[in-house]
Amino acid sequence: MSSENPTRRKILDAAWKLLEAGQAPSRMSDIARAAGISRQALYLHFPSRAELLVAVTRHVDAVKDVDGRLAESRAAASGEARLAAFVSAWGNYIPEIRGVSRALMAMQESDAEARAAWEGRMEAVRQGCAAAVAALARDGRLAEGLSQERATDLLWALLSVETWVRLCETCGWPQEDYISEMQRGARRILLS
Amino acid sequence: MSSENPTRRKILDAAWKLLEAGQAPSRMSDIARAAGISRQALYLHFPSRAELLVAVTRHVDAVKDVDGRLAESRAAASGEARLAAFVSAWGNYIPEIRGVSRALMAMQESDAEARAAWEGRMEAVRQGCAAAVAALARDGRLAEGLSQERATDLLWALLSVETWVRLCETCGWPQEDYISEMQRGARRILLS
DNA sequence: TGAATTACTTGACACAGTGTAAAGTTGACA
DNA sequence: TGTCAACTTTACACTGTGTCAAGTAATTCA
Repeated sequence: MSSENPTRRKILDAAWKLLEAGQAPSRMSDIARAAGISRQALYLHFPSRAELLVAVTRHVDAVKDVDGRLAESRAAASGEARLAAFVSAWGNYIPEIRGVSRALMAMQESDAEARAAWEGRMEAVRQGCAAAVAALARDGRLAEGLSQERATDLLWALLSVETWVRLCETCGWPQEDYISEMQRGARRILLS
Repeated sequence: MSSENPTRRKILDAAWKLLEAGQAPSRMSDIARAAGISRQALYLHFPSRAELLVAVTRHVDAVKDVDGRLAESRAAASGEARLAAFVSAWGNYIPEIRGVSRALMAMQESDAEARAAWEGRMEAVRQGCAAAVAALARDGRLAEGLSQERATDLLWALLSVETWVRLCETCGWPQEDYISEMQRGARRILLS
């Protein structure tokens, strides 16, 4: 998918690495230099910074196999187990895409394309939340007075990248603590 | 504080209004035009966009009396009542500062000054969270195995502007629902 | 009355970063 | 030998921030 073209792949890997390293601002020229090509060649492969970032996220998703990771949670026996597995799968994926998501989020205000791309990704996470909530509902474990949709919204908000950033980066929580606390929080909020 | 100078006040009001209206990008030239002065005069009063935005937040805080609002929660009898009052006070303040906070947050990645200003504001909210958590702890109502610091972090993350945005803007929740759901969520997560 | 000060205006410009355009180089392939 | 694709270099347009300098109009002060 993203590997058919060697230069394209070099660009994606370089951009990924740069974004994940974080500190540098990662302008188009930085990424081109890191990939060992001219800035113009970059535009030959990606018409805009937003499209490049979107491609990087897809590349990371493919390499890190998000789909596979999230699929595991689908195999859980009970709704409750499924919830825990989903929180763990997504929660542990967040730090892996931190660099790209930071760049994409920073562009949201100014670039409609970046906004759409980010929203699309978040919509996928929301699907996962909805599926976990549906499994809980099927088990009759959903808190009374909580519709599936509302429960999905709450879980989705709890598992937002922003919340992860606040707890793990701003507050300095270790990743394991984040996961266990989110699992506990999700249970507390969603279960009866 | 912010009212001593009439032009300065005109600028702050115009910027506030523009930012709250939201749609427009609110560049320095837009704000100057809205205030009825030249772009250069704007720089005579505020040396940078970041400083202007910071001044606008302070202006809004003063006009809307955040301190007074948050103070009310301090009067609550029980820790639990205090938690509810704090969630309500801060949660209902968020939509009032939405425009300014959006602009300030968008600058975070690129501007250290804007980042510091936003973090300072959030630190103040965190103080409020810590006080509510301390009141709960005093009542012996804090969930077992939850340190005050961790409880504060959790409440702080729950009450983030980002979470409000996701629930009220992205998911379209009515403000009242947001407040009641956050009160319920905070109780569920923090109380024993 | 006249000079200085204050608050503003107009207009020009530097700078960063994105994106575009055009002409030249290189290597493969047929 | 010619052509095509991928790339290079150089140059430029555009946006928005922030700076600089010179001019104006009203107020204050002597």
